[in-house]
Amino acid sequence: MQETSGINFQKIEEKWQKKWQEKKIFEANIDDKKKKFYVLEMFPYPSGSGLHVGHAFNYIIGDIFARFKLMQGFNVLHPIGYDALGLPAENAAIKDKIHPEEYTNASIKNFMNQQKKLGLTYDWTRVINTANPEYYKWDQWIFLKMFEKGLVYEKEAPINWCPECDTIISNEQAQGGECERCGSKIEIRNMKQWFLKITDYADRLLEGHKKLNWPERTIAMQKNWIGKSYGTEIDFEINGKKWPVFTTRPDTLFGVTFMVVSANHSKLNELISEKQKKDVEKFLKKLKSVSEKDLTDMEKEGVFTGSYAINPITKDKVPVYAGNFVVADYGSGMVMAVPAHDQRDFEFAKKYKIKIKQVIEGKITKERAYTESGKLINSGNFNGFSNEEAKTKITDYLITKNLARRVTNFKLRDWSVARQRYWGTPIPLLHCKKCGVVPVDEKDLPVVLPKKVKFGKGNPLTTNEEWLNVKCPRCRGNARREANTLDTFVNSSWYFLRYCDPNNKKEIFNKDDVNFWMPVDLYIGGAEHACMHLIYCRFYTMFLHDIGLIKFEEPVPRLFNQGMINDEYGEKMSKSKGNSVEPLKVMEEYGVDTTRFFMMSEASPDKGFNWSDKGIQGSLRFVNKIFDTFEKLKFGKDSQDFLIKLNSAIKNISIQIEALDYRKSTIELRQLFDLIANQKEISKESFGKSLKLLSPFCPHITEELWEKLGHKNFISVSEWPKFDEAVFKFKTKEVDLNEKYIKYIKELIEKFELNGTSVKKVFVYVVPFEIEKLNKSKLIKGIGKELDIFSVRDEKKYDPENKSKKAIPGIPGIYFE
RNA sequence: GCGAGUGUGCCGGAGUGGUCAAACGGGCUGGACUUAAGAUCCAGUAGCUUUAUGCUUGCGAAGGUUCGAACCCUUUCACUCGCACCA
Repeated sequence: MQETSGINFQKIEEKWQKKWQEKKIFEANIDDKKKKFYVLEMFPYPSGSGLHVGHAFNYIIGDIFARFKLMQGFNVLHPIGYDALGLPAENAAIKDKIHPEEYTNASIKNFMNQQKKLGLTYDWTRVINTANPEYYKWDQWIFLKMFEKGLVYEKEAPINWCPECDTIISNEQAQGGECERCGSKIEIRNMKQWFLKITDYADRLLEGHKKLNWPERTIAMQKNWIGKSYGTEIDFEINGKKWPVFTTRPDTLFGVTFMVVSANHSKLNELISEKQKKDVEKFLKKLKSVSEKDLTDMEKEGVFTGSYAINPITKDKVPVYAGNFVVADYGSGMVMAVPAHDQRDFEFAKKYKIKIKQVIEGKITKERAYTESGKLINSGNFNGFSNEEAKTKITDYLITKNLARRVTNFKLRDWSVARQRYWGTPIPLLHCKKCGVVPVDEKDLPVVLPKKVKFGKGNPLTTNEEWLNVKCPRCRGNARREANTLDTFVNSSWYFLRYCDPNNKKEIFNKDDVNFWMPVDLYIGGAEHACMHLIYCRFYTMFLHDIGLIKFEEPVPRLFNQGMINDEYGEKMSKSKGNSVEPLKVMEEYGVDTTRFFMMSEASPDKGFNWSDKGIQGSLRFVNKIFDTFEKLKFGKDSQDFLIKLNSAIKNISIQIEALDYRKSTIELRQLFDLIANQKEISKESFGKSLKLLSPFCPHITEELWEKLGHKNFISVSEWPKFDEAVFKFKTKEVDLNEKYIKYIKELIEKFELNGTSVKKVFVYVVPFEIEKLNKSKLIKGIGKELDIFSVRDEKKYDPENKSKKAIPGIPGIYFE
C-alpha cells in the first residue's frame, strides 16, 4: 500500500466483498419479471502459477458489463468455472511428482482465491470444474449421442502427432505445423483414430455467421478455416482407372499439361512405374527429412511417377508427377496443372521443363502466369467464350458425358478428438472381440478416470488392467475399455450450458433453465480461440439443438475479443523472460479499484496495451482525489455547468459501456470528478449519480462513499442514473459562422438573383451544438436577408420533398424561399 | 498471395464533415508548498509575432470532392495481426 494515499483500500475491499457475499446480491435466480442477461468470460485453464494480467483484464471487462447490466435492472447471470482437464496439468503433475488431480485442485483453489480478490460479480454457487466426474459424465453422454447419430467414427488417417506432448492433436491445434500447446514441430503419422464429423456442419457453421455480432476478423478467420469453395470434380484416366480431380478452374481444362499427385497420397503406389520407382523413393525420403513448417517456404518440387493421365476433353496424354505442394486430404489429393494460368503450376513447369499451353488470352511473362480472366483460345469448341462462361459450359459438357460433377469442397477437416494421455475425459467406448466397438451403457456413466496409473512414456491409461478389462454390455463377454481420452476442447464446447444448472445429476441440464438463460448475451475472451473453441462450441450447440435439447443453434450471438497486454516495450509477457506483471501484487500495492480503473483507462478493451507502472500513478491520483473531494465537498445546489456535464456523462457512459468502449468512459469520469472537485457546492443526489457512473469500474470505493453519503442499500445493485435532456437548453454562448461561409451564401444569392429568382429568405443549417450559440442578428446583417436556421448535422437529412423550401441541387446547407 | 486492421504533439491515444493546436492520461520544463524528497497544487510543452478568445503551419504521402476535410473519394507508402502451396 502506498503510504501517501492515507486510504486503506484493502480494508474497504474486504469489507464490501464480504457484504456482497453475505447478502448474495450476485447470485442469479430465474425471474420472469426481469429481462435476463448472460455475461460470460472464457473460463480459465487453472495453471499452478495463478492469475496473469490477461486473466484479470478479461474478468474485469466482463465484470464492468455485468455490473452495468445489473444496475440497469437486468437479471444477470455471470458465472465462472475451471477448464481443469488437460495436458499441462498432467505434465506439471508428473514434473512435481504429484497426481494431476491434486495438482489441479490446488490450482483451482489458488485461482478462486485470487479471483475473489478482484471484486467480481461472479455467482459462486454455480462454479463448474470439468475434471469433476459429475461434469465429464455429460461429455461422455453427448459423445454417446453423437455416436448414436453416426457423428463419431474411427479411421486410419494421417494425423498430427506432437512428439513433445506424446499425443495426437487436432488440425486446429496444429496450425502452422506447430503444436498449439508446446510449440513443437508436428509429425504427420498414419494412425487409426476417433473423429467427430464436424464437417457435416460446415455449411451451417458458415451460414450461422450471418446471425452473429462478432468481430469481423474472427468471422473472417472462421470462414477461412472452413474454406468453402465451389468447383468441378473431373475424371482423368490413368492406367485404365478413373482418378477424380477437383478444380475451381474447369475453364482451363484445355491447358492441362501435367498432373500432380500429393507425395502423401495413400494410393501413390498405384501410379509409380517400375522404371521410376527409385527416383520417387529418393524424392519421398528427402521430403520426410523436412518438417511441415519448412515445407510451406520450400520451392515446389516433384518427381515423375512414370504414369500418364488422359485429359477427358482433349484426350491428350500428360505426365503425372508426385509433388510436395499438393495437399493430400483436400479434394482428391491430385491436381490438374495448368502452367499458363496458375502461378504454382507455372513455376513447377519451368523447373521441370514441362510444356506450357495458353488457353486464355492474356500476357504470360517469363516469371508469371496469366491468372486473370479473358477469352478462351486453343480450346476447341469453347474458343471465344469468356472464361467465366466457359467454366459453366465446359462443366456442363463434361457432366453430360458423365465425366465430371459439380462439387463443394471444404478445408475444414473432421475433428480428431482422441488423446493418448491421462488427464482427460475417458472415451465411453469398449472394444469387444465379438461385437466390435460397443458404447458404454448410459446408466454406467460416468466412466471415471482410474486414480491408479503409471505415468511415463506412453498412455498412462493402458497401465491399469483392472480398469481396462470390463464385460461387454451386449454379449457379456470380455471387453476392453477404449484407453484414449477426449480432447479438452470437448469439455469447453458446452460448459456455458452447464452453468445454467450446474448441479444436475439426473440430466445434462434442466431444459427450462438453459432456455431461460441461454444464449450467452456477451462472451468475452482472447482472439486465439477463433478457429478452435469458437468453432467447436458452435458445432456442439448445433448438435444439441438437433437432438432437441435446446431451442437455439448459436450459443454466442455477441462475441468480444479482448486485446493483449504486453510489457512496457511491447514484448509479450512471459515467465521465462521475467517481464510478467502479477495483477494481485499490483492490486495489493495500489488497490483493486485503482488497478481496474487503470487497466480500463489505458486502452480500449479490444486493443490491449503495454503495461507501464507509470500509468497506474495517474489512476491512483484519480481515486485518491475522489476521496479528497468528498471530504471537502459542500452539499447544496448544483451549478448549471455541472448538471450539463453530469447528464452528458450519463448519456455517454451508458452508450460507451454498452459498446465496451470503456476507455472513453474513464475519460468522461475523470472530467466529471474534476469538475466536482471544482464545484462550490453540489447536491447529494448528483454526487450519488456520479458515484453510480463510477461504480462498475471502481465497485469498492463507490460502495464505501455511497455508504458515507448515508445510503443503506448497495450501490452495486442500485438503479443506473437516467439522462435528463432538459438540462441542455441552457447553453447560450454565442459563436460566429466563418466569414467564408457568409461570403459563399452571399455569392449564391447574387447568382440566383442574376437568374431572375428573387431571394427573400435563406435557410441555413448548422451543427446542433452551434445552434444556440449562433449570433443570428450578426448573420442576418452579414447576409442581408431574413433567414431561418436549422439544426441539422447531415444535409441528407433534409426533406427535399418539402416544396416550401427549395433545395439548390448539389449545394448543401442553403435553401431559398 | 488472401483476409482483418492501423497511421494525429515527446509518448499512449481522443476527435470520423463546421465547437480544433488537438480532449484525457503519461512524460518533460518552470513555479508554489517543504530542511529535503515524495505527494499535492499552478503554469508551460508546433512555429511566429503585434503575447492575442492573434496569425501560420499541421493529423503517413500525393491528388480529388466541398463554401469548409484528420474525418468522404482515388492512388500510394509504411506498419500490425491472422491464414497460407486448398488447385
